[in-house]
Amino acid sequence: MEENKILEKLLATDTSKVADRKDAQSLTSELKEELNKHNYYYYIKDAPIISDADYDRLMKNLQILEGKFPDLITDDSPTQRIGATLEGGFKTVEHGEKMLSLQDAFNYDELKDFLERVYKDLGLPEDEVEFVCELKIDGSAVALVYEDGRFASGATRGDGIIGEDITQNLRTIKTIPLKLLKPQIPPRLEVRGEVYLAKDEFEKINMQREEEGLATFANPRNAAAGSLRQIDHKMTAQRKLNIFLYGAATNPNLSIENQFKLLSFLKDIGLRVNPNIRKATGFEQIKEYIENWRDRRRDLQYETDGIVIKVNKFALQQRLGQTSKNPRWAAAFKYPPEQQTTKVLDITVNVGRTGTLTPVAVLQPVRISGSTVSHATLHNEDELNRKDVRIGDWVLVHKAGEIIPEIIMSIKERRNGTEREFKMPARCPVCGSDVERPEGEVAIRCTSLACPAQQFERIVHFASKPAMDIDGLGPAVVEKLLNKKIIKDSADIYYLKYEDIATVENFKEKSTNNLLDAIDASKSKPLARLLFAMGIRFVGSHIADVLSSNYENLDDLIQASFEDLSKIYEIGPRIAESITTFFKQDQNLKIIEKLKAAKVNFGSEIKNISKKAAFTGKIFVLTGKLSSFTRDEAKEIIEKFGGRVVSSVSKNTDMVLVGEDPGSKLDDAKKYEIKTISEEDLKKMIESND
DNA sequence: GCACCTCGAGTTCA
DNA sequence: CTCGAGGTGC
Repeated sequence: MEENKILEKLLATDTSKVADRKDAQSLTSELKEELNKHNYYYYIKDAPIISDADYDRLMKNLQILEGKFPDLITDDSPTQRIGATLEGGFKTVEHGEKMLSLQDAFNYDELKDFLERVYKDLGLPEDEVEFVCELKIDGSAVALVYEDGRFASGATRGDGIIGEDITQNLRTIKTIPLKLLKPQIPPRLEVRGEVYLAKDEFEKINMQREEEGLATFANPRNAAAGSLRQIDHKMTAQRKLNIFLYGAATNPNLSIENQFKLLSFLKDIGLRVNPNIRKATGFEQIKEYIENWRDRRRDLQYETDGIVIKVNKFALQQRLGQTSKNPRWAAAFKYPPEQQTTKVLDITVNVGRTGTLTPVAVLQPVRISGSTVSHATLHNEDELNRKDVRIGDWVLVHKAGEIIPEIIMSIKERRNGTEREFKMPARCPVCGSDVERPEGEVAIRCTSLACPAQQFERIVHFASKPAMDIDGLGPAVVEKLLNKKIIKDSADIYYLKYEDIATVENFKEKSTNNLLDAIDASKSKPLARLLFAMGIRFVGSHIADVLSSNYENLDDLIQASFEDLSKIYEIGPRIAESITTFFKQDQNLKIIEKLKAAKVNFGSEIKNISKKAAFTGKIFVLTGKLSSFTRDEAKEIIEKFGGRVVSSVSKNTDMVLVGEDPGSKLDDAKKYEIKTISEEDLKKMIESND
């Protein structure tokens, strides 16, 4: 009650009208109290007590008062998070106690070695040494000094002995209390922690920097470290940095006997401590903790690169002591990094089915999250220039969506002058024809339709699973058939004889007959597949579906005019143009003739949609690995019941089918509050409708 | 003319 | 998965 009244009064007061110094003094102290309390609840407890708007109003009131009576400004005032600009560089400071780094363990054998040494040095059995496991936050290590409960100074780790004084910048971090909660703390308290940037803040900053044409940060750690070292701490204030505290310099005045209790003490005095800690005894329990967080850590708001294992009791820690670099009582277990640095050995150019020239970086092979990466696409000329990747460069590589290798950036500091810039070729690297870059497009294209690379890719696409689905006719076989000049285009596939295929290496009786059967079976695939297989520009599987449901057969479609096509929903001028052009080209018409002569199905079938269609008009998105059916089967089922499957989640999506290891689409679904269903749910929904 | 939603095309590795 | 580009609707 009392509380609320004070808050109401503070919100209602127009401090610009306060003239009396005494009034101002009591108001400022109340405002400070309220604001600092809010910060504590907002950031530490995650339970805000006042709204953002009210917070802003209180801040403004306080600023006005402090403007009028500058002598009322104290260093624990929330307005002092942004103070005067720092002149010149950072001062260096010596740490009260050396900030050691931890000994790393990269696998369980190394972890066991560490544990065994601890047991041996202490002369204690495994079950008498308790450890504390903590997440290792991937940020920038700092030391904070509190004097009489007030934030006095803070510094970077530096080399462990001497760091840089970044007090001003640290003051901008709202989770660092300017004043500690409890009065009975020792007169001088030095605590250690990790300043980090939340993943979503990192994304935001990078997006902004990209818009402004600035170089983007490679990862949240770099961004955090960079932000902390901003000379202008107003820049630091804009980045919403955060902190977790995990330790203190040994202090005789603290009568705390172990790490676990220290962490809860830190929490009690208002410092932010990571909640994901546990005590563990013996290898198995530690391993449990490590495994528990191996995947879950990805869902956290911050990046972690491993876990820290510390002997719990300080008395035991002291007995173990330290080497010149590391304490002997702690180790860091590092998860295999999901980012690696490697060297660009070469940059090559791929020619795609449509003639697009795509630069690809050939990398010195590195292992990243479970697989060896040796190539990464550079997408196009613009991307290549933006990332400024040169042959010989060291680059930072990760896997987008756990699968696709991607170069994040080149490490310019590691250049030695021998790197070579790469220019996109002016001629097709495969056939030597001219290339063009159409106005307004990013792609560079080979202009020759007869380009062997394109011919090859077109045939591979034709036979691929989503197209004509000819099992046994993959890239390797297509290449051999082309080389032997047994086929020249996709229609030739239907004229292959037993003897033709048998000449290809590794094709014996059984495999040859299988392929012939697969080719035969493909002749009766629906028209939509054939349209997609033909590779008309802008005609993917969806537009192929649209076309096949608007025309009874391929011949009718060939006859269709630009105007006819443009009238169809979802077919605009560009697509209509592309289709009519395609059917005017001799080369294509010849292929179509050959397909017809081979009796490939040209007719479209009306899809029989269940009468009691359960999902009429409903839009589905699939994510994750499905177990009881494939994605294609799920799609077919949904379409049979009148639903549609699209590739990305938007607010129009009705349901998201979630399989195992769902991707970012599940996050999107949550964001838009879209109903998610499991495979079981889908089955039930169908059954109840049959 | 712009915002928003989809689609198309290219890519990697086990 | 990501990017760029096409189509639709305001």
